[in-house]
Amino acid sequence: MTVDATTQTPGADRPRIGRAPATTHGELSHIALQLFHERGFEETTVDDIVRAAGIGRRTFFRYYRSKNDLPWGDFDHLLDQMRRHLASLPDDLPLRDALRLAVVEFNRFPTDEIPVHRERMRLLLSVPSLMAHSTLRYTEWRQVIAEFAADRLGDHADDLEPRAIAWACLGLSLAAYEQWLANDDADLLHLIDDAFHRLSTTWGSTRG
Amino acid sequence: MTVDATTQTPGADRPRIGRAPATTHGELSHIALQLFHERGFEETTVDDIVRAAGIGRRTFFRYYRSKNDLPWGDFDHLLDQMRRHLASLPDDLPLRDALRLAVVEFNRFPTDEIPVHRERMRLLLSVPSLMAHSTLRYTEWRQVIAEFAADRLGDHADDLEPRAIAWACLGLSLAAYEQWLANDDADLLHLIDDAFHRLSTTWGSTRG
DNA sequence: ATACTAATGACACTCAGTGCCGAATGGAAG
DNA sequence: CTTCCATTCGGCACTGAGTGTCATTAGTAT
Repeated sequence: MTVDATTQTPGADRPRIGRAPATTHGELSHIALQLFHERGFEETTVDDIVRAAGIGRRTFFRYYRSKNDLPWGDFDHLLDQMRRHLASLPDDLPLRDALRLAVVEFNRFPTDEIPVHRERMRLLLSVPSLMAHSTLRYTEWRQVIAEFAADRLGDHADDLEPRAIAWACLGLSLAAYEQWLANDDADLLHLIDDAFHRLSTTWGSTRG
Repeated sequence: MTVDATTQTPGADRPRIGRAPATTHGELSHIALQLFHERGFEETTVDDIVRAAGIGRRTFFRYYRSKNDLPWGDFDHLLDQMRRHLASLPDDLPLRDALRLAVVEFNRFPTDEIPVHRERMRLLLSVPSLMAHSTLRYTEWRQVIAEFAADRLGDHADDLEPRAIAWACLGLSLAAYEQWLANDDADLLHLIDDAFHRLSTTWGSTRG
């Protein structure tokens, strides 16, 4: 689903069989984010969105399983990217450095997409309903981290240590995001990098 | 709120003014957990619960803001306990040890409550709707950790490092819970303690 | 034209959660 | 005992998210 609001216009693909789709994930997401920005998330109903998109209500729920899914773009694609990036890192790079680098890369966006990304994350981290729903996406994200960590440690992805590490990485990322959203001129990637380093200090096995 | 299904019976309190409550948080939670256990969470409607409790539907939502809140008992009380426990620890105890001890204590329950607690956590960590909703409760929990860490580090509770630490603690706890639920004969407190130690090893500033 | 395919969208339905308001209940004051 | 008052109850109607069903529409291929 959804590559981008711009790349996947209705019918831009090569001819297919059957009736042409009435819209795209990207277009719906784009329209919805706009409405959320104008009126707020809770104040925007699914009916508002489908009216703005000119599609039927039932059709909407074929594109997105829930209203809560709208702010998430093609998350699966990003997960795949991170998985590949992790796999490409040299074996002798310490685990925590590998994770740090991969998480930083995961959150790198083209300069012109940053404002949209910021607004998306502002929603995801401030609207209770979205905060709650996001947990389910974070679970997939943690799984990618846990699989890599398990591979490095000779464990299974559902063992304690890989999972604990994955949770920690998620927490570091989200703590960095909170800072980023609180400061207009902050640099997200630097904050994430910083968070990883700081945890090393606090949690170092040599001293607390 | 709920202290316990047994301790707070309707009218057990000292005389009050006005009509007597028809039930208690504890009783509702107890009845609901029972139904969830029998038929599953999604398969149990609020109507089922109020029918079993013999109260009106509207009354239910005065006791609990949502169906998702039912599995959480008196969480606020537990948070207070943890806050006090943290404050009581000696100042020269390293931060990560203080956090480890407090988190372990937070999850200590009387032997006879463990089966109920297990069932509660099984629900909270496996039902998507509850997983999502739990995020909101975890936020309060993290705040307690972050406040303590901030105090120790001379930061504010909403600064990067305290928040990152709080996220890490939450992650460690939940990773331990996942292991606990996967193994019938596992010891929760030992798993939590173990998770904290393992993160020290992986994340140690000396080596990765 | 006809057949086939895939997507749309209308309708009716379930369920969670809310606002409103009168009814029920029990203690306190006369 | 009666009246007053505080407080809770619970019915009703409503909104809004999400689902199952199914006829319809709009494309491609023959």
